[in-house]
Amino acid sequence: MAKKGETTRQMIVVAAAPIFNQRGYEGTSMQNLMEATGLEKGGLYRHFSGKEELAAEALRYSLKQSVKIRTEHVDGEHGALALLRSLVRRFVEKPSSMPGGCPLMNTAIDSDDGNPTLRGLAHEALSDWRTRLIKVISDGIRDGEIKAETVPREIANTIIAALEGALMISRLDGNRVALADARKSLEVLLNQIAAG
Amino acid sequence: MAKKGETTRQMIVVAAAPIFNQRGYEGTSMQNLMEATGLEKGGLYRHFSGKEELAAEALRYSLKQSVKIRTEHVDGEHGALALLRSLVRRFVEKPSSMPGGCPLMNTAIDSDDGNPTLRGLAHEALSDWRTRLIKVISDGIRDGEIKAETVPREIANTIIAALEGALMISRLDGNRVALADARKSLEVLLNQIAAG
DNA sequence: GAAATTTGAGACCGATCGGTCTCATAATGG
DNA sequence: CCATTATGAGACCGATCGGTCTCAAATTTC
Repeated sequence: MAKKGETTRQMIVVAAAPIFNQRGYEGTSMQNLMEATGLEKGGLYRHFSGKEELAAEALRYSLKQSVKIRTEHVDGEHGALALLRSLVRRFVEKPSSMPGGCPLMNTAIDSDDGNPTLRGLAHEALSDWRTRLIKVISDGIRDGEIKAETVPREIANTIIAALEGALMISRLDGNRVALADARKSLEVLLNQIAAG
Repeated sequence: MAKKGETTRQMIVVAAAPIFNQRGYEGTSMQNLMEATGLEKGGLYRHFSGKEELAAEALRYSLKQSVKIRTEHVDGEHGALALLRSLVRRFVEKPSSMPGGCPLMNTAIDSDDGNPTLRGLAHEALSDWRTRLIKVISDGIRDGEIKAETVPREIANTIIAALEGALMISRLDGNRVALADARKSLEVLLNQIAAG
């Protein structure tokens, strides 16, 4: 059986992730984490060297969860365009697993100045997402499903930008209208790059 | 001549705005603001009841500056589509006047939990922006320049989402590629809604 | 089940947080 | 130019910040 300490460490990460995601790095205090985990100071500092390491670990977890929830139920699709449409739909329907919204966007804004560790993790997550989309689009071009003159990176960046931007708007508005609107526009764009 | 106090108050707002925009509400300390303004505690609290009022005033200023810089040099255009293209181009070329990026997005994320005042200001700024875009698009439909079946709100939300999302990506990447990519895609979208 | 190790409670630390208050000085109005 | 008011310096406040350390209890190992 795994050592008890490792179990506790995981519990802390899971409990801390939504706190950091909602309140941001500066806005989260060790007191908040103590309440969320039910542990005292000593219990937390036993497993993490400090707030920053805890935040980094929590962010890694949040990002992993996000990717997971957004890529579920989209494996069955065949065809690049069908896959892209499916990914967009999935994002619009389940915009975030984690309380406080998309951890990628939260961290990108939150760690704008300072905290290069968190910033690095966010950038890595963005790059992974974009690379995956570019791959799908490139395959579509190779298979003759998508117009040859399409620039994969342009489409990938646009999809991510429109979805994340719409997520921000939806958060401010307090409804999902902007997400649905972005989806409609992305559908237009995807139809546009479909091979004639 | 205006009272000296009013001049000082304005100076404080101008100095505080970029600090709050870069570091966020929680991340900004009164100490930071003292250094930025060159004043001591007493000087600041003479003009503002507390950190929150100062942040609100600074945000109002930041948002006003953003609108100003984004709507300059786009008056000359005639025609809805030309105006929209001009606004997009302007955003991509001058994405932010204020150090720390777009204050609308920063505040939307930063004040996700708590601080309803700042959140309200951000939402108001978003609504204004969207309303203005909807007006332009509606006029374009009325003038027969834009397809009648176009839903103005959908296009407006998509433009804002794509631009703000691309801004976030560009910040993480450290270059303007995503902004240029979003612009290209928005051009495609605008061409698509142009009346046949 | 005894010995060795891991774990976490919680007192404690200096620094810094946002905020208050006093009072000398500077600006203003007559 | 004097009386009055507006202004801002800076000492001070309690609360809270992130972080350290000791030690008893729980766990693991043999």
